[in-house]
Amino acid sequence: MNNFEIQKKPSPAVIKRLPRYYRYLRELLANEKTRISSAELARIMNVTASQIRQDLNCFGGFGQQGYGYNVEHLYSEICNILGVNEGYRAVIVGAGNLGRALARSPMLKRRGVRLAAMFDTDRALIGRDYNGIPVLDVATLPDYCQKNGIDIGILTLPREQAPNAARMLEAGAVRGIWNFTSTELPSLPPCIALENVHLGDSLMTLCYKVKNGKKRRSVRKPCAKSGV
Amino acid sequence: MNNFEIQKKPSPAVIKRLPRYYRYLRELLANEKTRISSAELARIMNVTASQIRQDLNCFGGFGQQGYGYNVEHLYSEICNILGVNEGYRAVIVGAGNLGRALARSPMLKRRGVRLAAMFDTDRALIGRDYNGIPVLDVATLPDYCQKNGIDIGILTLPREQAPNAARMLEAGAVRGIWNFTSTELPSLPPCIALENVHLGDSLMTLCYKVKNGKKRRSVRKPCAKSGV
DNA sequence: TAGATTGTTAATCGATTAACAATC
DNA sequence: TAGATTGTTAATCGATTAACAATC
Repeated sequence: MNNFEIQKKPSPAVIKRLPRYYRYLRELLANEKTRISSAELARIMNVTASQIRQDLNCFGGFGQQGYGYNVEHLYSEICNILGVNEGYRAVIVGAGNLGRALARSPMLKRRGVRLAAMFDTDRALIGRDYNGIPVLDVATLPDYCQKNGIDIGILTLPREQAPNAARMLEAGAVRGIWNFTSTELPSLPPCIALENVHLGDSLMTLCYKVKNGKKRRSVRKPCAKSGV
Repeated sequence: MNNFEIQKKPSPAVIKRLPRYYRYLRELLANEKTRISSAELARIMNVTASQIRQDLNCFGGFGQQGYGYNVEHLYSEICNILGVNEGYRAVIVGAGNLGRALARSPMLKRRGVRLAAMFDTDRALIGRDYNGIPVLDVATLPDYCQKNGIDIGILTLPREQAPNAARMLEAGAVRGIWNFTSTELPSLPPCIALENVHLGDSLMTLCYKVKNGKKRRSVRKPCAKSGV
């Protein structure tokens, strides 16, 4: 009910769910839905209505009794919470396959993050550009970050080089590191946020599920009901 | 103590942690460490010793009182649990930037997953190969999976095509889907394991942390103690 | 007003940590 | 045997769900 004070410090579990709300609200908005109840959203997202109300209330009362939530308003609140309109600037460190794939993907822009440059040690890559993003010499990284007010460093380089790159980003005063190297980064100062993407871990979790999951009844045809 | 019976059904939280054990044990092994106690591993991994003992005991007693754990033995048990030596075969559906980046990365092989082929609709890509992996016509996907005993399908294509690709993989009788499209896939039969990689969600979580994290004291120099 | 649905408190469930007896 | 460290039970903590009074 109180729109001015944050009710309760959001737990890590809640924070992790926020981007998912963002995605679904975006879609509802695209479908020109103007209003939604926690019960309906719960059905769509396959969670409980209780959880939705609890989650949203960490950040203030966005709904209205007897009515539900205004989709547009709720979406804009979630955007604010997630900093989508902060115009964060990012650099990619490591212009290999993954780095280039991220540079070419619309994902960063779609989430409100502007990619300024990529960095590499490879002289063959320096000077080139991908999707309009120049590849610069990694030696200039700290200086570049300082001068251009870079907020986020994206690590897509070989794991051995990750600690050094992290130190350079720190020197460049970035505020967050998105770490794709399958290393645990050395301890950063608490002013630098860290988010790890452990693709290998995710793959192994899938392998575990495959190995320990339900068996198919027949080897011949798929076990689904969907007509194939 | 009982090596033959699984003690307790491992919870999702435990399963998610297994690949991390795998990584650390691998490193210990590389450093020729032969033996480790839960207390020492806990220090290295920055968790509690209790958690390690609890986690491992879901799968059987791998340790020895008064001694600790044999690194090589524990590593091989974890590999077995995760199915590293099952020789799972995978295909990539969507030979765009991300798909190609995965094809070129050593990650799959390192985790015991063999990449057999990539699939795409783009005639300009079909027939080419990346890192020795051929790009085939997606129309042949279900048949190819059946004939080659493909276990895992990796979805790295535009989100709109994801549901259809998932259906083709189902028809091809794969046992798991690794989904990189930022969509929630339509409901699959329970015999197909699903693991989502929501890169966009991860990025937004980072943005949240950046926005709501601790502020640096000085704007000029990094707040760390590490000498830069 | 009556109906709907939130915000919020209380109850339940699951996961983590602490403690210690078993035992190598 | 004495010391160390596991396996396992019990206690704590956090997150989810249920319930309902507040209120639009």
